[in-house]
Amino acid sequence: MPKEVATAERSPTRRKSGRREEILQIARTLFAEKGFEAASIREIGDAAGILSGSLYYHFATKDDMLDELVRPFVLPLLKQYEVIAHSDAEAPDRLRQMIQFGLQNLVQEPDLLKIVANDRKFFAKSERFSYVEEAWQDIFQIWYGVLQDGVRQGQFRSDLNLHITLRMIIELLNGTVDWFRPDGRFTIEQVIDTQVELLFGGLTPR
Amino acid sequence: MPKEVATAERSPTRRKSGRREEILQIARTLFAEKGFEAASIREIGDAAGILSGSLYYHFATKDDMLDELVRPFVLPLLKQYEVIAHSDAEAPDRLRQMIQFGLQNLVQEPDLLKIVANDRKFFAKSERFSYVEEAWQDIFQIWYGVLQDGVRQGQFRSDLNLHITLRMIIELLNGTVDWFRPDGRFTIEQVIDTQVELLFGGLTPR
DNA sequence: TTGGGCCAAGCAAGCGCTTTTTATGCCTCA
DNA sequence: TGAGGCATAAAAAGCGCTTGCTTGGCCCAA
Repeated sequence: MPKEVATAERSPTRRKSGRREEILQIARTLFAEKGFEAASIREIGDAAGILSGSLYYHFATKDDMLDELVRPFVLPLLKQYEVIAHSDAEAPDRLRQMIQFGLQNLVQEPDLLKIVANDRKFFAKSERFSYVEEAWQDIFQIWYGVLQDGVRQGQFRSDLNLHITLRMIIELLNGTVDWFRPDGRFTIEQVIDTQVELLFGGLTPR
Repeated sequence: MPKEVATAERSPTRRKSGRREEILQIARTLFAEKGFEAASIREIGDAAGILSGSLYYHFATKDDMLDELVRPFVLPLLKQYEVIAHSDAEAPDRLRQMIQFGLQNLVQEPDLLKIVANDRKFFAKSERFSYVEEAWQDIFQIWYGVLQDGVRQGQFRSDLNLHITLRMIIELLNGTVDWFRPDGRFTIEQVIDTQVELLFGGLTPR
């Protein structure tokens, strides 16, 4: 008779107690801090106050932990980008919203975003996690479409190489993951504002 | 006649043969591809057609290999940035030259630049390699000075947060390391041109 | 009394590195 | 001229340690 079970499911080792979720969040932090491969299960165990072997009562493999963290994050992320990109706002507005959404994510889910952005090499080489790299490709396409729309409508310059421009924008957002601290000198609003301003208007005064 | 005069005299194991240099370049490639820590000495040995243990005839430690690769790259890099930044050209010109220099490096020394950009976490936590992170800090300061000059002279907008702007520019350059391929669709000149144009002029047409 | 949750112990594989031995030239000098 | 000695380069074997993961059993709350 479960009391207040949020993750209730028929599968074993998942019925109650919250301990599993607790461990998962500890792992999430460590994966984000050190990278998935560099974070060892012994470290995760230590941080959870448990022996590393005991983790395998809750999870079958280390990969499972990662998958359980990343999968429910990546797919909605992709979908949300799609929603914004296909709204009927003007291209510059959609672009701004996408930047804003991407950076807001950095505040709400910094760890997961770090993992997904920093461990791209690992995801790409892993068969099991190919869906992450595929999501990245999809996201690229979505951004690209918005840029194209803007150029077609004369709202973006037509003399820029769009592929390179797109790479720049993505690297810009992903790079922010590595230096932005929510408790640091700048608010995320300042960062959003500066990035949007610089991206749209450039360094040179008008 | 001294007995143990043999080893480690004026030119230990370095007089000729080129083998050492050959191995060093193999290591450089692997460090760049997989990251320093992820590249094992057994892989380096395999790629060199040698057993891993035999590497230690040429090098004392794995760290030594990295140091021998990175040190003679980082210090001239820093110095070159200084030279450009302190020339008497106008700030926008200096900035453009610095971008150009940074990206040209990506063609001439892609491996070393990848190592220095991607393994920053490792360098930062290693006492021995602290000079790499220090060089990065110095480079930051140099860029920042140029940005400030431009703002003072009214050549750059004064309504942008310069710290955030600087982070963006650096991430932009470092991010390029991860996707640019000299044999790919774009020439480095195209990339330089697009990055400079976007950075100076922004997406919005004038 | 049952089973969820953990500990204790350990396995195989891989890590950076060390030591000892072997193979192959090249140089010197009787 | 050719044998001994040295330098170079690598193999072979194994060290101590860490990795992800397994197994068997204990404890205690329901």
